[in-house]
Amino acid sequence: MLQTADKPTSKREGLRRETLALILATAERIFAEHGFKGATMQAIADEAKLPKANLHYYFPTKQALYRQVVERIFNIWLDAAESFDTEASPEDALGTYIRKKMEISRSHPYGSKVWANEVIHGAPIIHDYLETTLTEWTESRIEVIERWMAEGLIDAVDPRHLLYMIWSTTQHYADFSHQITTLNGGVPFDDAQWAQATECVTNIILKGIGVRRGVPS
Amino acid sequence: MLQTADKPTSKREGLRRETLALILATAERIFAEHGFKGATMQAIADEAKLPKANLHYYFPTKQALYRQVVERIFNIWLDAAESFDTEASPEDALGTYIRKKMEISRSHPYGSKVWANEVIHGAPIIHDYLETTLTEWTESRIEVIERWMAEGLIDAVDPRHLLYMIWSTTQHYADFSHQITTLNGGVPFDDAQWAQATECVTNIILKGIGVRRGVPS
DNA sequence: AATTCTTTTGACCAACTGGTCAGGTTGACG
DNA sequence: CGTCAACCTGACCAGTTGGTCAAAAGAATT
Repeated sequence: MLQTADKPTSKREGLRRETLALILATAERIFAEHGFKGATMQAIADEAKLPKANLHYYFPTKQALYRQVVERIFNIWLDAAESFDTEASPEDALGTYIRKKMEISRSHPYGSKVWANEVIHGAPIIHDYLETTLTEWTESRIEVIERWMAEGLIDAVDPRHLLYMIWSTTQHYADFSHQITTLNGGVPFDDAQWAQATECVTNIILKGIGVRRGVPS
Repeated sequence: MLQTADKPTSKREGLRRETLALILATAERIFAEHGFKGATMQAIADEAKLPKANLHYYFPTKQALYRQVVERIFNIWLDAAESFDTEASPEDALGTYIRKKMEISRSHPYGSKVWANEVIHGAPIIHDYLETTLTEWTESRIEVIERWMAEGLIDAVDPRHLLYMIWSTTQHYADFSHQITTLNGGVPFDDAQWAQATECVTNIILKGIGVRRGVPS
């Protein structure tokens, strides 16, 4: 583990990092559970076992805290987006991407919910991301998908709708987890169920767009 | 149009009905745009051009108003659920159901958003619906889908995941309309785009589960 | 040990919001 | 026309909440 030589992580800096992480993680959960307006600084402070004034020391306003939470989530989304390999075969590129998104739904359910909330309410905070990064990424992948279509590797489908289907289906398992748990007898998915869900979603989508599968490279 | 004979809709009754409808429609929009906590009675009153106290005359509390909004939405959902004909072929039953759900996403975007919001936040109000009506309906349709599988009309897939996919994909067009509009150049879908989206979603899902299509009955 | 900078915290405040209420208005009905 | 019940509404109130602040506590540096 290298460390920037002139910054040997003082006790202060370490604590600061820890506190920041604690606040952000707690805020993410509370925002996910109650929405932006429904979440109170007091509730976040209580859950993090910090005095409310301490939160305002690190984040001047509720909006600033919220914004950081959303930015963290966007980076996770970007990470998954990277796994959509434009060089790979449709099966590999889409399969990997879908699996990655399912993993995120499992590992970051709160983040996903915050993101969903934000978009449902008209994306007042993240509108710029949608117009810049998301639009660019989407267009680059549309090109790839259209190339696959031209090469006869998949059926002719509107790439946008394919992407929407992947987004909605995978995120559904995080955003609507309460509904899914209820229909699962009140018990959250276990490992096997997550694996099965991932496989099932991947299979239906890939088959649905006529991907030739299992073709050795 | 028949009318209950002994109730010739007095001026008062008519106005009452109109006011109730106005409040509910306005509330649905405001709740969709700001969430339960973010929506204020004052905002709903202003949008409906009524004094706030008048809202409280018709609905004693904010919760009561919200509950009615959610119940209305649930009835629309039930209406679509009915269109899942257990007697029809997989292609007809699922195709009709998907199309109906897409229509609802277009005609009731606010309702869909309120519902999504509610489920994301743990369904504090509608939990009973999920456990009773939704569970029963889901199980009845799972049986039908399993019958189709046994008869070789569709591939072997977990019926639950198929239903989740239909729900998430169709509702995505309502709940995430802001994202979709942004990726559509800032312009909402027109008639042709809605038709194309519906066709595309239907095709991918039906093909994805190996439905034999266009088979004459 | 003294000094300086960062961090922590309880007490406080102004703005907002759900809900109330008393009094006024309007339609129904004899 | 008079009476009554349903309906409407401005003014008000109590509880909540985001944010402030001054003072205390703690770390870093000399």
